[in-house]
Amino acid sequence: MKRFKIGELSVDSGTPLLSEGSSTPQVFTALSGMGLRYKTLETGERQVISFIMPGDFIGLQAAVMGEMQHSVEATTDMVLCVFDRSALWDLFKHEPQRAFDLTWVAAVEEHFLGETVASLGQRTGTERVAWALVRLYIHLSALDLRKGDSIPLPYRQQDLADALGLSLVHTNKILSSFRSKGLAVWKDSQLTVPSLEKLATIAALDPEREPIRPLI
Amino acid sequence: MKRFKIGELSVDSGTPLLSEGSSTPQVFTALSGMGLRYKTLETGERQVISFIMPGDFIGLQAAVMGEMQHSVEATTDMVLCVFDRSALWDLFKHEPQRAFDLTWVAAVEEHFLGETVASLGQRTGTERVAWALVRLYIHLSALDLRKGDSIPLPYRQQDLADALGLSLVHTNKILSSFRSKGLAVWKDSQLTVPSLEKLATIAALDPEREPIRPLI
DNA sequence: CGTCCACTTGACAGTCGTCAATAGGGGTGG
DNA sequence: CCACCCCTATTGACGACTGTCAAGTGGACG
Repeated sequence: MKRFKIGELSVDSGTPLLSEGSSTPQVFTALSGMGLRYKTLETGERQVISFIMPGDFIGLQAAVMGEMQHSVEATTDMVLCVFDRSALWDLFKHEPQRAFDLTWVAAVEEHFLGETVASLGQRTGTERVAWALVRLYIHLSALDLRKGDSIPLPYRQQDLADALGLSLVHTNKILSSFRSKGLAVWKDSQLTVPSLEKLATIAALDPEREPIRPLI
Repeated sequence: MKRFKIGELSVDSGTPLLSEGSSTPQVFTALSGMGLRYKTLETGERQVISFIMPGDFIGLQAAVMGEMQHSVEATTDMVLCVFDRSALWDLFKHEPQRAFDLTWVAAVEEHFLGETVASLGQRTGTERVAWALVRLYIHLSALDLRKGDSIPLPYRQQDLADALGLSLVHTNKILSSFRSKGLAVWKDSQLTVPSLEKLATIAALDPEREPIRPLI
């Protein structure tokens, strides 16, 4: 992969990395920090598509489709590995294994989006929030970012609400109920989950079946 | 592509093509007929992920991830082009252009799923139904399956409801209101849309911006 | 000290789900 | 040929979940 690496990029929190409709010459891999992937509807509402964590690949759509269909923004300071988009074709020609990995990444991404669709479509508000927290907890644990029963979660409640298709107020009330029941406490960009099992039960989710995310 | 083609498969309506959790040795391309891609949640509810139309690629997930994360079923009689899953690797090694196309397919699929997430998350029931109908209308028009202002739509209202995260009853009432307003009439597996513009307005959707789906 | 932003909380309204009953078609067996 | 059954579509009533509006708190920052 190093042959295609252009360099590293450090950005401050709040920086837009890619914008809907743009076609940047670069693609990224997140090395540290977190971000958001979102779409803006014609009506102005924002839908958060996914939360970006270290190891995530950013910009595949722009690379193969020529234009981004969603925006990406850093919510904390981030360090990114930068690749040249035009090198992608060389990858396919000369490094079939890497190209295959890339397709794998796309397929895994598709799988997670499918899960999201299922959650938005079939779960209630409470289940959705529990589901999201469990998923984030598992993912960040796998990334070795968990300390004890807490993970870093540098987002606003509004971000979670926009990801789950709930209003900010309602999301807040659900989080508040989790807090009073001791199921999950999200405060100061830290999420503490005393019992993942209990939360997973509410989410109607089997944590064992969650696949691992890819790393390139 | 012909080198990788094993043969053609004809199935009757109602036949399951792929099942969640299975790992079949084959992948398909739909040649004719329509189908459904869906997930079953732990709680038993069904979420329709997408509607399958001629030209769609089926089984990429199983091919690269080893196991399907959703099920696929034929809703009409279908004819499929069958490929050998193990040939996929040869494709990457010897036909980089085709491999790239495959990744492109995956990226486009990801884009449409992103649109779906945004719809389920941000649109109201009425908007969702209008959005789905517009999208189907555009897609089937592009496939040259439109006759006048009608397209074939061989699904049940329950399928649409499961795709949009709405109850059957509510979906029915929305369709009923569209019918009485002359916006869209769905009857006997035929959808008639007198004015795509009006429907697109309700959907809060710009039909011009809809990208074309890929064909392999 | 004033402003801004994120988070909270309460009240109220509307969308949407559930329950239930009915109608219409197609297929099967008598 | 007709009765019966099953599946899909339809419609009404009722209630719950969730959104909107509004007001208030507390911390960060200039």
